[in-house]
Amino acid sequence: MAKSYESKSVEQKWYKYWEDNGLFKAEATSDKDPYCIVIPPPNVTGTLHMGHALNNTLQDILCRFKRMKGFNVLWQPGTDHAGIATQNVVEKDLAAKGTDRYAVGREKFIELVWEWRKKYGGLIINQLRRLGCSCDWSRERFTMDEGLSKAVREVFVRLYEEGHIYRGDYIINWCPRCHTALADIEVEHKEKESHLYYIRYPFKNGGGHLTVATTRPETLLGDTAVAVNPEDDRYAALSDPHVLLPILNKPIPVIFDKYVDMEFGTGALKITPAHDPNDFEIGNTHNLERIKVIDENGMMNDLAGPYRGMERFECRERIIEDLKMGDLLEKIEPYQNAIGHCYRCKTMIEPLLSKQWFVKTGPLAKEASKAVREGKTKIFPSNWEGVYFEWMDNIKDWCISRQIWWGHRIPAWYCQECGAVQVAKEAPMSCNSCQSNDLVQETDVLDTWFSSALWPFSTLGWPDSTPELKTFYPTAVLVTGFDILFFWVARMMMMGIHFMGDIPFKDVYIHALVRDAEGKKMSKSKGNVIDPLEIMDQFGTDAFRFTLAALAAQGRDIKLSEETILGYRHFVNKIWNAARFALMNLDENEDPKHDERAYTLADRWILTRLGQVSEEVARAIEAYQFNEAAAHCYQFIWHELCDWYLEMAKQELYGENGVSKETARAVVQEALIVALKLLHPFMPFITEEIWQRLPGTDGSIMTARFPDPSDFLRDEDALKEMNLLMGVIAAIRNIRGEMNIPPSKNVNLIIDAKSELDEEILERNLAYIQTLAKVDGASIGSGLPKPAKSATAIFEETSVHVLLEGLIDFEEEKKRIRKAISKIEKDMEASNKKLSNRGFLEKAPAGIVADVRTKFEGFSTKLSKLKQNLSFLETIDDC
RNA sequence: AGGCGGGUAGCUCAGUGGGAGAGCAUCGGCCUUACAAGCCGAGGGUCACGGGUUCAAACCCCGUUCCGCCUACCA
Repeated sequence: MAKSYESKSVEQKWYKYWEDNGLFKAEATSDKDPYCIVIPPPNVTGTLHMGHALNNTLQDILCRFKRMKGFNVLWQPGTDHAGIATQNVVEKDLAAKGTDRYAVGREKFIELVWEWRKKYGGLIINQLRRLGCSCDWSRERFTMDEGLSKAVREVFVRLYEEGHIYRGDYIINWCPRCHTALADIEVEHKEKESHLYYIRYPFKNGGGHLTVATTRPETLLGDTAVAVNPEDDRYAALSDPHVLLPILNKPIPVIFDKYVDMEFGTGALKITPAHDPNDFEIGNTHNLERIKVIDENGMMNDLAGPYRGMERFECRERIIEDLKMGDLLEKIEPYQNAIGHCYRCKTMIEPLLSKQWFVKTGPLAKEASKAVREGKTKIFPSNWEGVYFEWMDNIKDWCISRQIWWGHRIPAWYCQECGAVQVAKEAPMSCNSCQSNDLVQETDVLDTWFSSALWPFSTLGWPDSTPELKTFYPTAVLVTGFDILFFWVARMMMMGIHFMGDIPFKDVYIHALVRDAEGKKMSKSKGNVIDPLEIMDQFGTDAFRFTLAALAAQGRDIKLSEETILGYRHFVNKIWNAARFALMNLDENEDPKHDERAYTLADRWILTRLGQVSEEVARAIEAYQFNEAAAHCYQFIWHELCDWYLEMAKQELYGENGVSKETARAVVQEALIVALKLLHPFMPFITEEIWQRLPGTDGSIMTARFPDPSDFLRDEDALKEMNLLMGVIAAIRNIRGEMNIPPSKNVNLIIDAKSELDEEILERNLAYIQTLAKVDGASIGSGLPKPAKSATAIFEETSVHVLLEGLIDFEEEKKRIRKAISKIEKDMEASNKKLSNRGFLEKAPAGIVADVRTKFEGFSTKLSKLKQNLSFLETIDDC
């Protein structure tokens, strides 16, 4: 076995072994309890980033854990067709070839996208394999495959028939680059430095003007009114109810609406119903004309008069110039406001009037909200529930049509004769109002999130009634980042409840965002991206996964640096070497037997601890406290199993007694097996590698049973005895360290034990003290006097005198004891304060009071012993 | 503007009512036959600030301040 762990070859080997042996496969029907997680489907265009790595590591931990706990686990994988993102990629390819999608045509273009998907769409799936994900790949799905498309049509038609889907004129967020409408949440608002322009609108009948403030002067071409607040005294007595639109010199009315904020600007607001969502609303109440002056490319159209054909920002500049010339621009103030940008391509959004398809979300959201309120679905950590309710209770209708080509084409047909709209699962033969055969399908496709909203049941075979649906719906838990709580989780809740009559998942676990070492969000443009694949190459997948789990405390973002990962790689190596040690002492062909009569204190202790730790780890994973689970594994394996148990076991392993030797081998083997099982969900590769080398193991560790606390010895005495032994050894080591006694130099001891029982325990385990604290001989008894040339440490009420003939530095020893005294005095003071407080004695629980009293007595004994020691030293000094 | 999260050792962070913790870094001692990616030991904190509740507060409540994020239709 190599001296340090080499991850590369190991990882590939075992992943292939698991897949070849079908260990990731779920059973459609089974006697075992079901446990199902649907993967948040990554975009086909995606490559594995830190967010994916964290998200999928946590899911894999849960799945591997539950499998070992005996569940029928389905981790349902798949990818998302990612409408706009994928279309963008293929369009870029076309642009490089000097053509575009319009030249290619819709049908051919879609073919090209499928080809692209076939070629590159599996990239991220293979990256998930590198990460060790135990998905059931035989069930991989894609949001555009036949089954899922069928589910999409079914849902659309049923929602339409129920009146939950409608088509209407609305101001939508238009991306002039992607050429499509965007839902409100697909718009990112960014604070930007801009300007507030004060523009004069002259009164129609001569004499004076009204000044309005705007950030978008170019839209004035589409103004159809100026609004003021009816309570605004400044405008109460307007003699002329009309003003002239600057430049176009067109009369428009002054209207009164309470929406207008009197404090802002001049209290007069220009109204452009076709290019601003608020103005659109006001336009509706006042029946104003909607004049569209900017087109789908962000260019000024024919209605823009002299500015026709200009780009929108160029038009702004020109209008400002022209206003200045006509003395209609009063002033320009610097101004900061939040401007919407496309979340895909970052182009500035143009609010635009157009006809779109919508889902009426109100009734669906109400049910989805109720399910969480009633606790049917629980969100972890629970503070996200508030965010969820906030959104659900203020939800707006969902614009689901997109003017792109890649996606599920909306199953609606328009009759070219009579204009009737027909919605159906399959293309209708003729119009059902005029029987015409001249039908044309809607060219828009559905928002990508429409199909992902169905993911928890469409992947299981819906709308067919399948055994998978019966077995696995509702799924156990959804693991995701908070950034898609609205996009995805909320919509799955709505659709799941509506179409399945039940929640899609019992738990939602919201995990952190991975940031860089400075706490900044990782992004390509900032250049601070850490590539998970490089990390896996460099440190190994197990170290990487364990790091992510160890940092995944609930409710806080993760700051990831290579330093941290390096620390956990050391842990991986520690495990490797512990295994190496064990294997050196085990025989390949022998399965050593325990003989309980030969158990040492160390054996009884570690066996008891194995049971306790197994329980702690299992409980933490069940509660989604991944960091706690990881910390328990780390602390136990390194600082208990390796630092203490393996060191102590050497005594028997290297000894001559056959029975003791075999028992020690058996316990070492068992402890290692349990440690591997506890670690397996976090570190699948190294645990399998060691498992396969270890005698007494069968098949894959994946199919081994997770340790149950009832499997182990429960020996409370062993815990207490070990506590004493470790305390005494630590006390001796402390003296050695402080006195700079080299490890090569052994010492002798006088131990003054507090009781006969302790005396007996220490006597019985003297050999451990000798090896672990480098001790030659010791006299153990009670009431033994302190020898002159010695240093003393006190553990609980046991005094340990280390004989330091020729080595002792009295000044150093006095300093050491004074330090101990001042420390204990502080402790005593705290306890004493409580015990002399009548309120505490009367009101605190009896158990607590007793504890403090015991502690105080312990302190006080220790203190008097320390003081004795000190005065003893001072006496010697005087001589 | 509103909402959420955070401020604990030099750094990164655990810790939700009863004696302040871990890892890394620092300092001292060790190549002890699993591991120097290691072993043994040590130092280091007004738990952001101010009030309150309580016998008892890092933890609960109120206020202040700084940082981060999310939401939003003040042009």
